[in-house]
Amino acid sequence: MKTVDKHSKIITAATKVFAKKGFFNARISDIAKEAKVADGTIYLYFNNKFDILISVFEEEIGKIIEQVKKAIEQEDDPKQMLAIFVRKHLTVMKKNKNLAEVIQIELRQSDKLVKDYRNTIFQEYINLISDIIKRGQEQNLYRQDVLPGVAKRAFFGALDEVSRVWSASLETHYSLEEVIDQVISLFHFGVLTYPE
Amino acid sequence: MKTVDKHSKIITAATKVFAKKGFFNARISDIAKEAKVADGTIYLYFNNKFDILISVFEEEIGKIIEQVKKAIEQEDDPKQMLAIFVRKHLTVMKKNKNLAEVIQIELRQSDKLVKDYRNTIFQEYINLISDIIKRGQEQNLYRQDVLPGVAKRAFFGALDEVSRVWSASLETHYSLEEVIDQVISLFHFGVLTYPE
Amino acid sequence: MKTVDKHSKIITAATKVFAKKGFFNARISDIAKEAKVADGTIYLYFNNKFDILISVFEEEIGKIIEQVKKAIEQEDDPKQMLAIFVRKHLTVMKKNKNLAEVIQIELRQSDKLVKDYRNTIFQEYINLISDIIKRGQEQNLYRQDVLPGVAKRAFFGALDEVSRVWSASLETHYSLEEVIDQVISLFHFGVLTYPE
Amino acid sequence: MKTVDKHSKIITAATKVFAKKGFFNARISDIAKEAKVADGTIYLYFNNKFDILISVFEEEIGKIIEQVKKAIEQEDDPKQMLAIFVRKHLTVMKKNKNLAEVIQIELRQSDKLVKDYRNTIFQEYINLISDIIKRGQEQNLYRQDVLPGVAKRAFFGALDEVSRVWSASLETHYSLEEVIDQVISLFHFGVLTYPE
DNA sequence: AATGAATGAGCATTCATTCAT
DNA sequence: TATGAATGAATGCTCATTCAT
Repeated sequence: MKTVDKHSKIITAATKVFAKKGFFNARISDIAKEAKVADGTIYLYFNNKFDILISVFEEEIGKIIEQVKKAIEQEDDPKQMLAIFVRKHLTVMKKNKNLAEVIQIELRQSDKLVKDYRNTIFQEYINLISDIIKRGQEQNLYRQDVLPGVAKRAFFGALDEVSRVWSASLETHYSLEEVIDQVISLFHFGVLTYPE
Repeated sequence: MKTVDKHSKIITAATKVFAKKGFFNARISDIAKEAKVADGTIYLYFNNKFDILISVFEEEIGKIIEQVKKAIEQEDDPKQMLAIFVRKHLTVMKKNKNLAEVIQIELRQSDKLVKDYRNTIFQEYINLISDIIKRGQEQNLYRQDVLPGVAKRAFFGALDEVSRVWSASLETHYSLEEVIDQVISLFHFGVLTYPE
Repeated sequence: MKTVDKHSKIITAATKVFAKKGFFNARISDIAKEAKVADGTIYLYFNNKFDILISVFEEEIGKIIEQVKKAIEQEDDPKQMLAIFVRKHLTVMKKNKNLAEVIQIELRQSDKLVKDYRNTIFQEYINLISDIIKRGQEQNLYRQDVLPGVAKRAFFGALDEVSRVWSASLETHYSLEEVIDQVISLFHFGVLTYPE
Repeated sequence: MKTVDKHSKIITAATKVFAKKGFFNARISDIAKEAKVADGTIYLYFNNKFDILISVFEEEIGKIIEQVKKAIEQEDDPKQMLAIFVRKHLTVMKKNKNLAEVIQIELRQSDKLVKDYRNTIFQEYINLISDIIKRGQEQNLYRQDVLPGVAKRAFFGALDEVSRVWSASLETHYSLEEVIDQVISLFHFGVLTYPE
C-alpha cells in the first residue's frame, strides 16, 4: 500500500506532538506540520482537537490492551500471567515512548470527561490484574489477605511509574530485562529476605 | 482571627482550582474569585500562572516531604521506616485531596520545565525510599538482589496510584488503615503465599 | 425526461439554499448537495459563490422583469398598466417564494458591489413605474404634483414589503386577489374617504 | 461626562461598520478599531458579534420607535397622526443613515432568529400604522374597504424604500420636505386626479 | 497594596476554492 | 466533464497580563 492513509499519519503525528508538548501546548498546526498535511485536512478525519486525543488513546492503547489480554489468556498459571503482564506492559511502553507519555501525562488531565473515559477503558485493563490475583488466591498461590482491588492499583501504579523512566527521561541505568525481573519479583516476593 | 495573608489565600485557592479544573483549564480569574482577591492582586504575589503552580508544589508539597522525612529519621528499623513512609504518604494524601490531585495530574504535564522541576524536588522524596531499601539490605533484612533504583520507583508509583482513589473519585470500599496495611504488606511480602 | 442541464440545476438549488439560509450562511456544499452535484462541479459553471448569487438574480429576476414589461407594453391606459404591474409582481412573488426571499433579503446586502448591481438592474424595473406615472400625468389622469421619482420608490417599496408576507412567513389572512386589489386602490385613491 | 462610556462607543462604531460593510463582512477588529478599543474590550460589553447587532437594533431603533410613538400619542386626528408618522420616520432615517442602513439591510438577514426577533419588535412599530388606519375608519375619515393589515405593510414598505435613497446612495434630487409631503399625499390621496 | 477594566497575542476551526484523478 | 479530498487563508473569541486609579 503506497499512500499511508491520512488518518494514521495524523494519529501518529499527534501522538508524537502530544508526547512532546502536551495536549494543551500542542497546536493543531504542529500536528498538521508533523503529519505533512494542511491544518484543514485534520478536520476531515477528526471532529476537534480533543477528538484527536481520544482517538490516539482508543486506537493505539486499544491495540496494546488487546495484545496484553491475548497473551495472558493463553496462560494458566497466575504467576506466569502476572509475569507476562509486567513484561508486555513494560516492553510495549519502552518501544512506544510517545504513547507512554500520552497515557501517563495527558490522560490524567483533570477534565472530567477524559477521566471518566479513561476510567472506563483503563478499568478493563487494570482489572486484568485483579483477575489474576483472584485466580492465584483460588489456587492458594497468593495470600488470601491480599485485597485484589487495592493490589491491582498498586501494581498498575508501579508499572506506570517505572515505565516513565523511559519516556520521561534517560537514566536508563537498567536494562529492560533487569527492570522486568525486578518488578515481577517485587510483586511476588516483596523486599523482605525471609518473610516472617 | 488574623487576616490570613493573601499569599497563602491564593495558594490555597489555586490548589483547589487546579485540582478541580486542571492547570490549563483553570483561569486566573477563577483563582482570584476563589481567593476573594482581584485578578491583578495575584500578580503582586506571583510572576505568572505557571509560577503559581510551582509555588503550590513547593510550598505545599515541600511541607509534606518535610513531615515524612522527619518521621522517618526518628526510626531505625528499615521495615518500620518503610511502613511509616507508606502510612504518612497515604494519610496526607487522603487529607488533602486537592493537593493529591495536583501532584498526580498537573505535575505530570509534559512541559519540560515542570517535568524537570518535578523530578528535582521529587527525587529527594523518592530517594528516601531507596535509602531505606539500601539500609535494609545492609542489615540483610531486604533481598540483596533488589535494585533500589528500580524499587523506589515501583513503590512510589504504587503509592501514587493508590492514593488517586481518594482524590479522583469513588470506590472507597476500603478504609485508610486497610489500604495502608495492604500496601505495606505488598511491599514487604509480595503476593505469594510461600515464596519458593 | 431530459436531463436538466447542470447550470439550471445549480441555479435552482442555489435559489432555494440562499432563500433558506441566506447568502453568507449558505455553504457551497449545501448548494452542491441540493443540486446533487459535486462541490467542484459548481466551479465549472460559476466563478465563485458571489457569481452564483448574481446569476440567480440575473437569470431568475431577469425573467420576471421581462414578463412584467411585456404585459405592460400591451396596455395603453396608465391605470390599467399600474394595475397590471401590481398584479404581476405580487403574483410572481407569491409563486416563487424562494426567489422573493432572495430579492428582498440577500440583494440588500450592504456589499457595495451588490448594491450597485442591484440598483442597475432594478432601476430599469422601477422606472417602469415612474414611466407609467408620467404617462398618467400627461393624460391628466394622475395628479401633476406627484413626483414620479419619489412615487416609484414608494410604490416599489410597498409591493416589496407586501410580498414579503408570503416569503417570510405566515399571516396570510388575505387572499392574493384581496391584496392585489388593496394595493391597487391604495396607489390610486389613497386611504381617504373624500379627498378634500 | 468626560469619558464617553465604551458601550456607547462600541454601539456607534458597530452601527457605522455594519452600515458600511454589512454584518457578515464586518470584522470585530474593524469595530474595535473604529471604536478605538482593543478587540477584547468588545467582549466585556457584548457576548458575541451577533449580540452587537441585536444591541444596535434594540438600543438605537428602540429609541426611534419610542419617539415616534410618543409623537403620535399626542395627536388625535388620524390624518395628522399619519403625517407625523411619515415625517418622523423619514426625518430620523435621514439623520441617522448608518442606522437606516442597518435596519434595512442587516435585519433582513435570513437568519431565522433575527427575522423572528425583528418581526417582534417591528410588529409593534408597524402596528402603529394599522391602529391609525382603524381610527380613521371609525371616524369615517378613511375608506372602510381599506384592509389595515395590508395597508400597514404597504405604507411601511413605502417608507422604508423611500428612506433608502438617503442611506444607500445619492440621487437626492428631492428635499426632505418634498419627499415627506409626497409620501403623505400618496398615502392619503393616491395618484389619481379625480377619484371616481 | 489593591483593584478590575483594558489589552492584544494567540489559536481552533471553517469553508471557498483548487486540482489530481 | 465530473469528482471530492485537500488546501490554507481568514477570523471570532479567550484569557494571561498590565496599569491607571
